[in-house]
Amino acid sequence: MVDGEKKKRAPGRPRRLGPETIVAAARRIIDEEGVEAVSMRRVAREVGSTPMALYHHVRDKDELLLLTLAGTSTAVPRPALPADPRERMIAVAVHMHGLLKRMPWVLKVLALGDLTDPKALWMAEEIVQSALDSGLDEARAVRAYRTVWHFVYGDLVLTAARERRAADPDRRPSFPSALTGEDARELPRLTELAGRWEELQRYDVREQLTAIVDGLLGPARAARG
Amino acid sequence: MVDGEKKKRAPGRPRRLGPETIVAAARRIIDEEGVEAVSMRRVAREVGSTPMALYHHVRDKDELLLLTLAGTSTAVPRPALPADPRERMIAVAVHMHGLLKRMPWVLKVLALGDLTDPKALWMAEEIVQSALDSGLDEARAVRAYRTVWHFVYGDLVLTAARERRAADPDRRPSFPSALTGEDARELPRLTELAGRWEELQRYDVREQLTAIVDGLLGPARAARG
DNA sequence: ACCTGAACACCGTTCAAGT
DNA sequence: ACCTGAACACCGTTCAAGT
Repeated sequence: MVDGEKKKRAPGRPRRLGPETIVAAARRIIDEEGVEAVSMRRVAREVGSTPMALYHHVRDKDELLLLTLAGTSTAVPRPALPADPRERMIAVAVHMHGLLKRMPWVLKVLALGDLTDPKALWMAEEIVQSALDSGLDEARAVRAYRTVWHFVYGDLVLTAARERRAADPDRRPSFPSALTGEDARELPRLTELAGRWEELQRYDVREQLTAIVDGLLGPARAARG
Repeated sequence: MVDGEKKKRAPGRPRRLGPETIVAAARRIIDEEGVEAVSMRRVAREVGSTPMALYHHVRDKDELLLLTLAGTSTAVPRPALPADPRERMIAVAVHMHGLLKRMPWVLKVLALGDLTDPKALWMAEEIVQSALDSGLDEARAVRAYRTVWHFVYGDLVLTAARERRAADPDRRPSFPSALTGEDARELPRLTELAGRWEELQRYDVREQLTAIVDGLLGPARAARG
């Protein structure tokens, strides 16, 4: 871990920086120290160049981060999927959730854009196809995908935020413990459940995804009779 | 809009900074220029003090941002709610979505923690109560709230991200248009839908929330029937 | 107790200049 | 075309010192 270390260029060959080198360096920093550690200056140092040289190969920092997403979804092997379309949809959604749970930095980058890893598109394909196989029309199938994905994303971000806060003992818990007088009177149910909130809200994400999928497939079931 | 302007302290009275002044200044900056414009230095300038003085009243920047959340939910009047618990649950969820859509900066702050505005808790109360009234047990009711909220959050963040990217014409669209050869073969459905993806995915959030609520209330219906 | 000034260790990006 | 150096306009936070 030498600090000021510079990569030597191969003798006789002019250095060609290229986006791949830059993206690879960014990925290395992410894997070792987290997304927060990525900066144009830091990446430049890593590839033995100057911050401004990077701007010749990527338009800005957001673009660079988005480029680091490519291939990340292959970190976890693609699972065998059940044949039944409803089961299949649930399985893919659960996989998606589990995958991103293992790489929370991806969530931060995704907030800048949207899915950009072509190797991750099979999940969208499977969900849409399963929805169609379940009898939804095209529009409903695509929207079903979107709804599942938005829940997965929100669940991961907010669960992580809650865990981060819970890990810091100095911060007072925000919700819904510590409801004071007036609030308590207007919020009888939350007040009653406050003490058990933490345990009550803990959930198996598969159960929630199953509920969502069933809700989304509802119209198909209704159409079938 | 004089730049270096400093607030004069009332003559004869020593300035007492206090958290309220600081939070109010932060809110003002947010309303006028967005959360991105909030910095400890900027807030300090606004209250005519030094950055470090703030640290006597708030533990750090995250805490300050979380404090600015208080009362934001009253910006939109509390709607009349239908009596039917299922309808009520949907109505509150839709309200929650609409409320936060109007103040996207809140989403950024919420990623740091969780709901911290006591004036927003009535939405949790209503959703949990409606779920109970629909026949869910306590644990399921609380989890239903969490699921609805996580979807609302994810939907708003990702929709905003997509819109931001779409507004910038220079950035190439990411998904799922521009699928190349090999990808296309493995993703027949997405390839087929690619051209219409934008229009297909557009949705009325009430419809999706209705599906989610129906899915979550499923177990109650099963128990009743 | 409350506040200040200086400092530490950073940021992303623009611009003009070099090869 | 590709890269550099200097500069602009910032960050959050620590620390020692002041009143």
